[in-house]
Amino acid sequence: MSSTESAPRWRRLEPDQRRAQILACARRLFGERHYEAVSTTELAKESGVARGLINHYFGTKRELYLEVVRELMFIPEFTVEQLAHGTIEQRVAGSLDRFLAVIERNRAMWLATISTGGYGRDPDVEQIMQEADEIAVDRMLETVGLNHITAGREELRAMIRSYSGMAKAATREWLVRRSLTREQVHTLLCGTLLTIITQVHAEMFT
Amino acid sequence: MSSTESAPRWRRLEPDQRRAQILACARRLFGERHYEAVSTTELAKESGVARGLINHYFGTKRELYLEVVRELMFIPEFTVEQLAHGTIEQRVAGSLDRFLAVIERNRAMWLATISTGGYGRDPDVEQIMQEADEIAVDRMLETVGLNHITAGREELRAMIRSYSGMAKAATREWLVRRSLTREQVHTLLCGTLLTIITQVHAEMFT
DNA sequence: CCCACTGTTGACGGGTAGTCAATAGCGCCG
DNA sequence: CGGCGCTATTGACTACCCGTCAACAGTGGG
Repeated sequence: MSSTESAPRWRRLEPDQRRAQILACARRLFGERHYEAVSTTELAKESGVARGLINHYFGTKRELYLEVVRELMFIPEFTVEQLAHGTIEQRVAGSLDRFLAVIERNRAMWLATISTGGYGRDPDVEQIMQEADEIAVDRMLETVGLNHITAGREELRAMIRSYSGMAKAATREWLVRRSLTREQVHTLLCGTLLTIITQVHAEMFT
Repeated sequence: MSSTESAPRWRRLEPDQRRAQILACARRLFGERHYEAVSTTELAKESGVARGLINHYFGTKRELYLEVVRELMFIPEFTVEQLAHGTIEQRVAGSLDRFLAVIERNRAMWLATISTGGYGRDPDVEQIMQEADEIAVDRMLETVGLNHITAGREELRAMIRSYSGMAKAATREWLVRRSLTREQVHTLLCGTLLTIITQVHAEMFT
């Protein structure tokens, strides 16, 4: 034989490293195709790893997926430094401008995040989305300086959660369908949010 | 032997009947659990039918699912008899009231339909949703009497599609989370729709 | 009454996911 | 510097799920 040297068939990594490696791979694949169109076989092959190892680290394909979603949802924590001066119009406009900027920079990630992946209702994914929505609402209230409001607080939160449904749809119109420009989305979102805060909610809880 | 009578192991039905039967069963199952949590095996057993027959009638599990979605989406065609008189506020209010009434009556169906989420990245489902959205937008424009508008027509449609994202989220707040009452949803949707039509779109295309 | 038409079955092949005992990197200790 | 043990990693095994298709059996018409 030319050589009996080792040339190990696989390298042994620290659990954290291996975990991160698989996760990165999953992020990529789930980012470009939806849940069930990605097989663990492919994930394993792509990660250069045995299929069983994925289960060892993440338990289940679903849990791996949830891990990816969680990551996608909570990373873009654009710092809400207080722009707590100016009229409410200015604050809303500034906040939404910042929001759109973050989205524009993380286009692929945002689209992957708001399109829930698989189809049909999925309680786990849905819950993650809800958590993310709550956080978004908190930020929004904070930014426009209404975080200490008490009258109709829960209703206002619910309305802003609804509003975020429009925000998602609008960004889809902007980034995917290209039927609206960023400026138009900005105008739309500003107008409706102001309406909700200054008219709908205000009239509802005088 | 007591009797050699037939007692056929299965009954032979007209294709339409069998198809309808399977479809009804699928509607129920997909209504209460999400796509991949329902197996064709279960579907077949529940329908009292061989698994292969499902493929015979619908080709594929996916196509069966799409059939269900299509049905759910297009049944609630609440007739738009012209309430084309009154102020725009009145017309919008009436239209949305009717909309909420239809939803309230078909609660389960509506939830099953919109809970397919913020659009999976499944092109087929997505296309069906888009078709349904287009129809909804048509009805909306017609109802409020803006169906012949030309200036910024496509942008207006896009904004109303975005708006429908909020409508879906708001009905979810109403029916699932119970964080908003029907009246509050009505107020919210009226206010924002009027803002979009009379302010956002109007200012955008003078 | 029986035959042909066709609605229906059920076994087969290929695929995917989770489990677990066996295996083999590789750091560490002598 | 060699071998020993810890544990990261493998890969076969089981169980399920889906689409196909040749064969079978209700059933209505002659």
